[in-house]
Amino acid sequence: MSDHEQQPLPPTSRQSGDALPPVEQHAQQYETVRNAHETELIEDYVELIGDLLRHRGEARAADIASRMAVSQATVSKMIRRLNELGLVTSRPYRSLFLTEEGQRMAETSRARHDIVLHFLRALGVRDTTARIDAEGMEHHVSDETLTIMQRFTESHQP
Amino acid sequence: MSDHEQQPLPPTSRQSGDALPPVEQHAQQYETVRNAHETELIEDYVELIGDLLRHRGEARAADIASRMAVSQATVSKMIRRLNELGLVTSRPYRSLFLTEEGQRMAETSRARHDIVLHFLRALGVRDTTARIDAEGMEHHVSDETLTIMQRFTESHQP
DNA sequence: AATAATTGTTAGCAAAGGCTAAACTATTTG
DNA sequence: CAAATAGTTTAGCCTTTGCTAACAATTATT
Repeated sequence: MSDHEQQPLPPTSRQSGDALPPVEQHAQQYETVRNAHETELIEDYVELIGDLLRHRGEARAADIASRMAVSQATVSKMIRRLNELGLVTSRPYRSLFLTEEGQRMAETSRARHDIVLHFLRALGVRDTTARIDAEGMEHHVSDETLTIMQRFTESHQP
Repeated sequence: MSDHEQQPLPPTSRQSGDALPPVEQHAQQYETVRNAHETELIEDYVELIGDLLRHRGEARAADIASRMAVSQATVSKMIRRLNELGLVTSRPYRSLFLTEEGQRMAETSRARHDIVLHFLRALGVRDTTARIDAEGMEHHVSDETLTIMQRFTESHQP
């Protein structure tokens, strides 16, 4: 073949045609995203259960199903998984509750979610859009970026 | 039962304990995220193939495998899918190429990716972190937010 | 040219996350 | 309190995205 030498990356950035990152770094980017995807759904469930408990006092499978726009069967299966993971406790036909660990996860997720949402609003994004974007983005924002977003939000609303 | 009335949502926002959005809106948030997930991987492949073609002149399955940190078998299977979707053309043991449609998709993805990446850097996020975050975030940023990010970036680097 | 190394493909397996249909339990209502 | 309605669970199926192992083809080396 040919073209397999490592191009000597320019110091830090360029405009549109940013050079390809070195293989290991590139690989790590994708790996991070894949890992995030594995926990993402779990976190969404736990976060939603936490929200329902907080705002309604109970979290029923049916509510989760309609709020997630998914069938009840899917929710039921997922709850079994959350159970196995030690995140929720459930008795058949009763409301769900979060374990200690579940509560911690819900708390963390909600905090991230809020930071991203408030940041987007502070940036000037409309509320509805901000909510949709935040839902998708929250699992892909590093702690570093989160901190920066938080500072930004604070300094942009009196 | 009880708690099933719709709380009269406060005007628009609150601090940390933001009220639950109405069911339909909430459902739509999750649906949007699920839909994004379906196209995400496809877009990542197409974008990477575009980048490889642009920077190296060719895109081989082996390169994709190492840059994505997945097995060659996985890449091979994926290429078949991209083929069926009419996004790439491939002849065994030859470099891949993008179809017209593939090129459009690669172009769009790269543009989004760049906007998010440059925005994060302009915000003050370190390069390595920015790259990881951008990779995860790019598929979840609406056009509205993208436009805002772009404007922000422009006005924050002389 | 023969062999070694690299690259690509195929087959078969597993886990995740959806779905529908059917069965079961609980709650509400006539 | 019996019947109807609403909520929950289970079974069985499908698709996607990964993997490993075995095999095939191409390219590089000696």
